[in-house]
Amino acid sequence: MARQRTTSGKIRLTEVAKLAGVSPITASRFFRNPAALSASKRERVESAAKELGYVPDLAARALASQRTEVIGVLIPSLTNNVFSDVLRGIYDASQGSRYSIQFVNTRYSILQEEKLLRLFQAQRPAGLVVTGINQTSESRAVMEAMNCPIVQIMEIGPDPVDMMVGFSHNEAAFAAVSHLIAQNYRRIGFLGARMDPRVQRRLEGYREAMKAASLLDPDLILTTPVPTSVTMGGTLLSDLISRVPDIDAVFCVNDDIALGVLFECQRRQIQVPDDLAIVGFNDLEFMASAVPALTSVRTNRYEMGRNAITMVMAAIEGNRPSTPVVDLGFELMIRRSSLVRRT
Amino acid sequence: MARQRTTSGKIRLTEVAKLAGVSPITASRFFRNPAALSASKRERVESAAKELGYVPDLAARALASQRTEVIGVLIPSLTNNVFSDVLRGIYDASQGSRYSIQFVNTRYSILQEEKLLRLFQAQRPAGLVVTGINQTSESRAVMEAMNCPIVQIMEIGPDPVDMMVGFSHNEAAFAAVSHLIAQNYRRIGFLGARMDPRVQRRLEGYREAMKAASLLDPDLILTTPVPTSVTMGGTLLSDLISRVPDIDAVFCVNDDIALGVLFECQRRQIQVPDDLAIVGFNDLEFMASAVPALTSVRTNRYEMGRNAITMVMAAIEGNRPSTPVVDLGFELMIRRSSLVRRT
DNA sequence: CAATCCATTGGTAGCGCTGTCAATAATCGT
DNA sequence: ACGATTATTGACAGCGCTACCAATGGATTG
Repeated sequence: MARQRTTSGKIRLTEVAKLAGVSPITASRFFRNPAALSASKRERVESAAKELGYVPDLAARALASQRTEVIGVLIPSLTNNVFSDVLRGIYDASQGSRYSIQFVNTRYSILQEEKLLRLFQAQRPAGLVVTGINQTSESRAVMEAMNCPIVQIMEIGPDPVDMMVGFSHNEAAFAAVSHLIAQNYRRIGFLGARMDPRVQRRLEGYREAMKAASLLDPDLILTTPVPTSVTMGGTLLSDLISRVPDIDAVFCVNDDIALGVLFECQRRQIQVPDDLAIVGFNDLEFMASAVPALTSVRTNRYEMGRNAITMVMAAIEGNRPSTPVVDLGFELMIRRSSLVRRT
Repeated sequence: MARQRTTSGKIRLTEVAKLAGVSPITASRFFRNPAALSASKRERVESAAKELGYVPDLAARALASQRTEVIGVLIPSLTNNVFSDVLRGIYDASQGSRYSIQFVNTRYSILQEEKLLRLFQAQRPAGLVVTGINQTSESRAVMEAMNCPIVQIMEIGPDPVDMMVGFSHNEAAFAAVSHLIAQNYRRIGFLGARMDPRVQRRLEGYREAMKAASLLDPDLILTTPVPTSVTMGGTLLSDLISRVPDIDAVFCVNDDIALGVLFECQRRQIQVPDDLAIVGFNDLEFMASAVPALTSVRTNRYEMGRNAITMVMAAIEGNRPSTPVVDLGFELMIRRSSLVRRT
């Protein structure tokens, strides 16, 4: 005999169909492809669903259809300001669509990323957003097997898994450092923390710009693997100054470091930019408010998130974008902290 | 006749059971309650699962068991620094458990919150974390009907839906303002933005402290409904000074405002704390680095997230905490920006 | 030694929905 | 007007897993 499961007063599709006077299958179609119904049935199902307060059971739907309406998002950090803007863009773009977003945190570990990717694979997401272009070959294999649209975000590079939205960290850093050189600075330090792949590429851009001007000196480069923070910015500047007392500018891999540098300058009575120019990266909101206002590289983080989801959703619906790789670029926001050097 | 569904090379529980030489039901039990199996079968199923790389189908599991292993988290903002710490705590605590976290964003709207709560209800989450104590009565009804552990975070108050982890914003603000009064400041301004319920309670704490010292003056209170930012801190200070030129201290509802105030002081050559004392709220990392270091109220955001998830998980497993309301308190971090006033 | 108990294990029948195909009604072309 | 094509609708049979109950066998007890 049948077990006596608690059928919980939940309204099922069958109830809606019965009230609407159609078969369950027709009611089901109403939710997936209303255009396939005749106008009269459509209205009947719609009002029946509303009357009963029907909410589809996602698990049953996923099981029967062998797919979900979940877009998985893998990001390396929840703490970093940079990602919160991306997340906001992702959220805003998904808002109002039928897709829901599932965030997971890779903690800057490509092995963790691989693991999470496998987990997603088992859940058949409708689409995927992954951070960066440095996945393990295992991860790549999983992604390629996954048969769903995938967008890599934060940077662009050759050989996309599927689609990409980002910008060139290398070029952005090159532009920032070239600006300092053009402003007549010569001993330009590089301060970096948490040297993730994108930060590495910023360092490369710095190197290229310095080399092109014959100003490259390994002593000017100071990095630490520890996570970034404002305090760390101060520490790094102190360390760099004691090693290279004659620096006249610093390029910081992010704005937290730049703010820490500014505070350290205030503490040491170093005039900015007269004694030391500062350039940051990302153009967080506070950079324009600081005293002096701090030059930074504006990156379109919100748009990155927005575009990524928009592209994934379009691809799920079968409208793959004509250009799978979108370069959102960057903009150098020149402010007083990198004013032309007095000679 | 049967349809020809693409059975996708996926490994099912049946395969595992067959390889292990047990019935599917026994294999199923291995994943849900391994202790119920004899040691020999347990090992056989375990190795079979590993050999085949079996990953359970969550949708099927959810459908059959009428529950999920998802903990839903409703937060008002993804951008706010404060929440990123909470999220991190939530993430860390869920790491390694069988529960997965589903974040949704209420955008500081209790109506949006209500909608999302209904959505969750349809998905039968194993547990829920909601922000704050100001839900609509509809939301409360939904939560009470949901029959799963629920933790309200960020603040504590009377009449919890189920459990609570937080602290008293009122008391924290009271302590901060009392500190300024004790330091001999008298004309203490209040600067607030995005007046969400918790910020309102901080204002209340300010009012109580000022009133107790007979210093309350409505002109000293300046708030704006727009979202908070560093720039807004500067703007608010400017506005307050033009209205009340004799202020000698400001209590800022958060650290971004406080930083903006500091920058504005630097711009206007106002000495901190000699001309103006500054106290912030949350004790973000940069507060200690600023020049001068800025006093703030340290809140245990990471622990809040951690505790919330730990409590939910325990409750799901049937071990409800003995004290359903946890006050994580706060700590006034006194720094140079609120040094005792010279008279 | 029989009656009882507990620990394991298995069988049956769905959970609520949708893919596939078939059936029917409506529309069209010549 | 007739067959052919196209729009709608319905029937059937699962998707992969687990709740419930029953059965088995050995241990325990009076």
